[in-house]
This record gives sequence, C-alpha cells and structure tokens, in this order.
Amino acid sequence: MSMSEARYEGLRLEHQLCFPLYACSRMVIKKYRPFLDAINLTYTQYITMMVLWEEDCISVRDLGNRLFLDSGTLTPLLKSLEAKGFLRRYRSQEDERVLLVQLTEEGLALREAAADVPAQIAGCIALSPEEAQALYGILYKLLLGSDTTDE
Amino acid sequence: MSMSEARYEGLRLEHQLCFPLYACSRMVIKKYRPFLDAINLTYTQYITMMVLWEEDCISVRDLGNRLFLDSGTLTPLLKSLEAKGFLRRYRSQEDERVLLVQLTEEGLALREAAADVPAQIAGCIALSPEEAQALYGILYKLLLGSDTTDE
DNA sequence: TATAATTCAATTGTACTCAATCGATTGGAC
DNA sequence: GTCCAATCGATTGAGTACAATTGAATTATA
Repeated sequence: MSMSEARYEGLRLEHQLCFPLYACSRMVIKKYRPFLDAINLTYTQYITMMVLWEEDCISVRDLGNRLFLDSGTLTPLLKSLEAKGFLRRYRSQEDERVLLVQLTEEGLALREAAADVPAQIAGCIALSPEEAQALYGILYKLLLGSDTTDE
Repeated sequence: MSMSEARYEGLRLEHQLCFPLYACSRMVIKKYRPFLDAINLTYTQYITMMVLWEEDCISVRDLGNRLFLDSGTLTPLLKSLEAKGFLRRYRSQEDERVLLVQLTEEGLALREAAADVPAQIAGCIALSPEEAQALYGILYKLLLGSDTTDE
C-alpha cells in the first residue's frame, strides 16, 4: 500500500461507524411509514405523541429535552399535530414564556390505534433479542456518553 | 399493572430501539459539523465525496445504491457540489439517461483536507473499540438483513 | 426598583429526505 | 422497424433538522 493510500484509508465509507448509523436510522424510520400512515402520523410526530401519552401537559422545552429536538423542529410539528386535532397548545399561567402541550380526546384515543405499531415493526427487524439488547445498550451509551446533545 | 397499562407498555419511548438509533444518528452527524464546516461540506456531501474519492466517474444511480439515497436527494446535492467546484456532471455517451459524476482537481484535492476528519471524530466518540466493532456489526446486519432499502 | 442577563418559543434560511410523478431514453417483443 | 415496458435523473411538495436570530417574559443584580 502506498503512503497516500494509507493516509486516505480512514476515509473509506466502509470504515465509518457514522454511515451505517445514519443509513440504519433512515431505513428503520422508513419501515414505520405504512403503519404510521394508517394513523395519520409521521415518524417524528409518532415519537412526540409517545412522550405525550406518557406525560401529558408538557412544555415544548421538556419535550425537546426528551426527543433531543429544538423549537425550530417542534414548533411547526406541534402546530401540525394541533391542526390534526390531536393536541392543544397554550401558554402557561405561571410563566407566559412557556408553551404547554395537552392531548385532546382524539390524541388520547390515538394511543389505542398506535398500540400495535411496536409489535408490527418488531416483525420487520431482522435482529435477535441479544443483538437488539446490545444495540440498545451501546446506542444509549453513545447518546448519553459524553453529553446530552453535542460535544 | 392495569390491563390498559400493559397494552400501552410497548409504546413507551424508552422501550423503542428506533429512538436511540434516530437520536444517535443525528447526534453523531452534529459532531461532524465543525470539522466539515472547515472544508465547506455538509455531512451528506461528505459521505458523497467519500464514495467519489474511492470510485470516480460514477453514475447517480450507483452513488444512490452506495448511500441508500435517491435522485430526489442526490440531484440537488450534486448540483451544490458542482457549484462549489468539487465535481462535474455529464451524461454518459453510451446511455444518455445516465448522468456521470467526476471529481475536479479541487474535489480530488479536498481529500487531503478531509483526511484528518475520521480521527478527529473518533476522539469525540465515547465508545470502546469492542463496542464500536459490535455496533458496526449489528448495524450492517440490520442494514443488509432483510433487504437493501426497505420492506 | 431600574436594568441587565437569561430563558423560552417562534421565526428565518439552508439543507436534506422521501414519495410520487414526469419526460427522455433505451432495450425487448413482435 | 414499431410499440411496450423498463430505466434513469429531474422535479415537486410535504416534512423535518438545525444554526442563528428575534422578541417577549422572567429573574438576577446593582
């Protein structure tokens, strides 16, 4: 191997960890589409609803902390979910800066329709329970490893 | 645990594999930004250049197969890289449907400036070599497992 | 208590992602 | 040789992501 080839070896696509991470993430999200289309949600809207089903009446800030998303992404997304009738947005009485999100009846009812999605997706993922567990552990270590979001 | 709680248990965000995958992918791409800003590339442009540094004169189709991206993403991205002077786009002589991409001098030279990026990123990733290897293996199994892109 | 710093969501602008469609080109069947 | 299906890239439109800025509200400070 020449000197220049050795220098560029690290730049080969198959030597990157970021690339399969990026490609897998998009692939898995794609697999959700047919199931989420059926309940009128996108993937990002789905994980947002997931947080709300666990913890209703949450601020945009706390929602963003759970999902690692900022208001630039969440504001239009929450407006869209509001337009679909799944939630209401209102300012906090105690602190007018804070915008709270609360599920509507329809938003709460959607949980029933969504309940089968995880099992349906599991059927599309070709991974053993051990591999899934290992993947989960490593991803969370990476995610919470150095810091919350970056650096 | 009530019956309804059990039914909704699978919908909890921390029980999903997709979410840390999605969040990690975005987090890692974010880490690239300062290094890629310095060489005037976005993350997607960077992995595209990576393929071109390995295999110059490639069709949009083959590029898409390597990156799991379609022309809807690649066409504007390649036009942007062309506008920056890193590559040229031209139709194949043999088949006018095929658009080939070829690096310019500047595009080739950029490889030298990019050569340090992988090592710089590695310093930001809090993962042992064993974990990185395990993650890599599982991600590629997931990626190539059932099919190339979806279903 | 004025004012300065901070917090919060919204906005703006750039850049993807992807489904769906289109139009041109090509290769195959007859 | 002429339709016919397939292939390829471009386009369109909706929906994120995210850096950077703005403006209102709140808190801390002098």
